[in-house]
Amino acid sequence: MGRSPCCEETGLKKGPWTSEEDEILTNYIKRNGHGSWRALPKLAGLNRCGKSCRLRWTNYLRPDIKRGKFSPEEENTILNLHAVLGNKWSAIAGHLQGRTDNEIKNYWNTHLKKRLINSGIDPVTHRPRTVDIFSSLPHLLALVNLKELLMDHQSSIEEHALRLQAEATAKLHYLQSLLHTPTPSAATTSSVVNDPSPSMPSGNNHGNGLMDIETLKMLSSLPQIEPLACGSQSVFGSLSSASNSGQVGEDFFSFPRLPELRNSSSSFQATPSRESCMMVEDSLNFTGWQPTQPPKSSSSHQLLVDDGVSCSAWSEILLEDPSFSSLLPQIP
DNA sequence: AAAGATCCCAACCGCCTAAAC
DNA sequence: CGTTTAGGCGGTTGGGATCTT
Repeated sequence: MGRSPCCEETGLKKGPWTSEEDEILTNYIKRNGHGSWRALPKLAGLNRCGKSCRLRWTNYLRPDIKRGKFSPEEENTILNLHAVLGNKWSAIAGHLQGRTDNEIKNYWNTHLKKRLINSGIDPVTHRPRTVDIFSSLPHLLALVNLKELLMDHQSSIEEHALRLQAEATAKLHYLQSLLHTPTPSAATTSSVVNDPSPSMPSGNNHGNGLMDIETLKMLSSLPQIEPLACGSQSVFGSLSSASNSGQVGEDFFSFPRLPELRNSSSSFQATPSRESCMMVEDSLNFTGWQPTQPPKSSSSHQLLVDDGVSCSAWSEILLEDPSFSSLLPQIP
């Protein structure tokens, strides 16, 4: 049998810590260091298990913990790293000075996750939740036409409406791009997909693999929407700029130091933003790209870093995306 | 003002992994 | 080489705080 839980011993206190307990623990660790967490409670005179002491110290009492509201920069860092690393809270915490994995996890679950969902982004994949977009298509169409209706109205109302219109335009632009874009799986089987002629979307362009025929008719009948002129970094604008042209756009997700990517004529979709990639490359002491040896598959590559754990997580992200793999240099 | 609903986060639980034995 | 142990991690929960009706 495996080990028994350290807190199973009877008589040990559980639940919220008192200020007296905090003081005892803090004073002991400041004098002696924590040493063996299992032995610490007895040595310090605490009626707690070692695990409870460790959690209290690392998540609350540690002097270098930064408390208070997360800054916009910290939020962006979490969002970018989560897009690449997923729920690797300790890894994310490693890039945020003074924040604990527990705090980041709580903040994600209570704030950032909801924010993404409300913005139509899947918090797991960080991709647009296209099913939601399709379901609200009539509403989006109405918003696109809102500008003309508001020409004679007050500027504050107009500004608000224009913001809504911009969002709707971006979403519709993305939907149109789906109509004209081969699927990632198609990109892996056909190396050249730069055909500008419209092609019917296949099922895996969106979440549930189904697109009703009325939606297709509505989208096909729309005039081509001009790309947003505001320079938005939104995922919609980025995705559409790449997929409409069939090439990797300037604003689209790219690995600037990855060989041959910019020469590829394939289009692809990937989760991490360009900023995410740059950040991870930098933070992991990126040294270059190379094919995996021995190769896991003909198109497997890995990031050369000196952080084994993060490298592994990063590699998985790349290997999971067949359209990305197809762009990598082939292993002889 | 009170009751119910919702939010938030500290703490717990159970699992995994690496090291020690 | 198998077992045990300690530490670490991510998921979940309990209950206080806050908001809504």
